[in-house]
Amino acid sequence: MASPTARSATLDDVARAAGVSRATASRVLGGYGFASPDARDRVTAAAGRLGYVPNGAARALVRGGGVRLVVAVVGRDDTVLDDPYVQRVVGAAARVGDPQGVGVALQWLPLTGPPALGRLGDDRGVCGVILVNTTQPVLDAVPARLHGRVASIGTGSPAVPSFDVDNAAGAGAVLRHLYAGGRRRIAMVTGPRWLSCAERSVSAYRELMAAAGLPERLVDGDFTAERGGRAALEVLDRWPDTDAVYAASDATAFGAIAALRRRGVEVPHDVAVGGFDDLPYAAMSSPALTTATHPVARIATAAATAVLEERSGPPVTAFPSTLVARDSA
Amino acid sequence: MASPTARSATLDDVARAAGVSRATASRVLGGYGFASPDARDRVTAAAGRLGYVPNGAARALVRGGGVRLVVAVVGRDDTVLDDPYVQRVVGAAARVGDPQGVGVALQWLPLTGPPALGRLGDDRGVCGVILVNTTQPVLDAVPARLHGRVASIGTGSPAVPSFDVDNAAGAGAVLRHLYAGGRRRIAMVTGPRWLSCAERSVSAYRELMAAAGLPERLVDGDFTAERGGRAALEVLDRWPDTDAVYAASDATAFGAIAALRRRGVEVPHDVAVGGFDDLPYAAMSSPALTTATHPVARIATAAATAVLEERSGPPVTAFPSTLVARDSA
DNA sequence: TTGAAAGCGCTAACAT
DNA sequence: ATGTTAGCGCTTTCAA
Repeated sequence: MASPTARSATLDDVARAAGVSRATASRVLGGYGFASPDARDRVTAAAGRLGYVPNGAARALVRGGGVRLVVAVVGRDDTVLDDPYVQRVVGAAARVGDPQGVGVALQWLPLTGPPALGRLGDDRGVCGVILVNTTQPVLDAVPARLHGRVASIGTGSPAVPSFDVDNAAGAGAVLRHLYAGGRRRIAMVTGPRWLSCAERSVSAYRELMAAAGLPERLVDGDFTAERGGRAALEVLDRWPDTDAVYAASDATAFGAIAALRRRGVEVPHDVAVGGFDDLPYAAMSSPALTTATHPVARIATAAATAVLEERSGPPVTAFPSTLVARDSA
Repeated sequence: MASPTARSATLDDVARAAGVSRATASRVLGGYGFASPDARDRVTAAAGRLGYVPNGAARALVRGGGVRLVVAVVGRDDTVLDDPYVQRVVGAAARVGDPQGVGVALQWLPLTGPPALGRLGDDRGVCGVILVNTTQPVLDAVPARLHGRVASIGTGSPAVPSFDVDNAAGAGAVLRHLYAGGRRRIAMVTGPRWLSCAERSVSAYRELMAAAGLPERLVDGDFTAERGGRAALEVLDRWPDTDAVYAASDATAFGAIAALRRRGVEVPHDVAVGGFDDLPYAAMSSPALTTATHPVARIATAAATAVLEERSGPPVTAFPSTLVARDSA
């Protein structure tokens, strides 16, 4: 008793309804090869009438394509997956994949790489991989099978194209803004030291301080607000006359601002604070955070698109990072 | 010239290497039916040696399963997809799906539902749907084919199980906290009025005000910070003696706080501000935001799990919302 | 306990 | 321009 809606329409159903062969229907619907206008019309009509939607799994199976895009986030443990930054990447990728019937999976990758990365290469369901916060060991462990359908948001390698923001320029812009505002005793709270793309802003800081003849005041952070708060306090303890803090991430900056204010230090009056990322909250916070953009959605969209299209683009696609001057500095 | 790594291992390869039939290998690897300990060992060993990963597409094809979980967000336009809240849902779902080889897609659904929802039902690649911010028209338009593999984060219907936070209790807790702090002229900035689950906190507000013999001071918001700022100013203009603002979302609260401070109003001294959501940034902001929890990750995880397991659970799974008292109220 | 065989829905030669 | 045919990798009766 198969009612018309008992199961969804297949290509066979469409072909039969249109009075053509499956191959013809496939050509019309897939947009390949030739078909007479007449056949084209009948197939299109039948497909519409039946509510036909191609089965992605079947298509992937025969074409060897894969049906999901994996966002693999490198980090010490799987809490990195809770990072709003990562979720922005996943959201953007999920949007790109949707029209093509590609879903996104989210996975943690240990700092050293291999075991899980290997599985990814062996898994035919995986049509591509986007690496986030990757390290050199991970980059080196990318299996050859993944070549051409893997991209990195952050540093890349000869085999892994990089989609990255110009950290140094962004950091430089914030730092120069601090300097232009008269700040001369500028401390920096860094990102995780193992993350090479985070080191670039540290270099920028060092170079600018050196060029200005200013001393370095570096404290390690890890991109979290919590650590940012503790680091700000450490800065104050070690160098009480500090008049500006450059934080390697907005979250770090938020933590620093909160800790500073609890200590009775006024931001930006006593100490100016600059961040990096331009999180959605940066504009809403009080004081609104001065920071540099990190166009995550654009970067992730570009990376996802490149991976899905399997076109081999340039080894590095750099996204500009520019100053967003608000109230905290 | 097929080197061993030219293509990834299939079940056939494993079976051959283990000296058994494909069927036996399938049983062992899938954990079904019977297999001798001997065969079991050989198959497992071969699979490990060859780095075998089952092809999800093929499996989905034969079992009619589907390979992706769609997060469908209802809203006026597709900018709702940029919402950090939505991205938290996607992130959580992507994490749940990954071990099962299920990817997540993200899609916007217009307020009125039908066209896109129908496609979702007809698409055999879709193994389940999670509705976000849904409306009654959308709920009514859920195709029968989706029954049993659809869930709503927000309001539900007889056919769509709901995974939702107890908005009223959360709102009540924040409101009572405001009252306990001595505030008597409490205004509320609402969420979008078309969103039924957002209306519940409005009801809670009304009831509490009525019970306390306090007048209502309602201004419409839309969950955004921008609108929250304008709404706070409107509150001040209409009722200058307002001493507390209850915002229907944290973003709204952030906007309100910023606008208030720009107006020279001190938070919480002059006006206390309470939110709802407990966004990651709520704890980092200054002043730290007093709000009620909205355990998005837990809710999304539960919804995704229910959809993937296709087990028919209770029609409503309520998550408690509790007060998180910080500094803004 | 195991194997043989029949597809799941689709695409892509190849033949017509 | 269209139809025939042979799989893609897997699960699952059905026999043995």
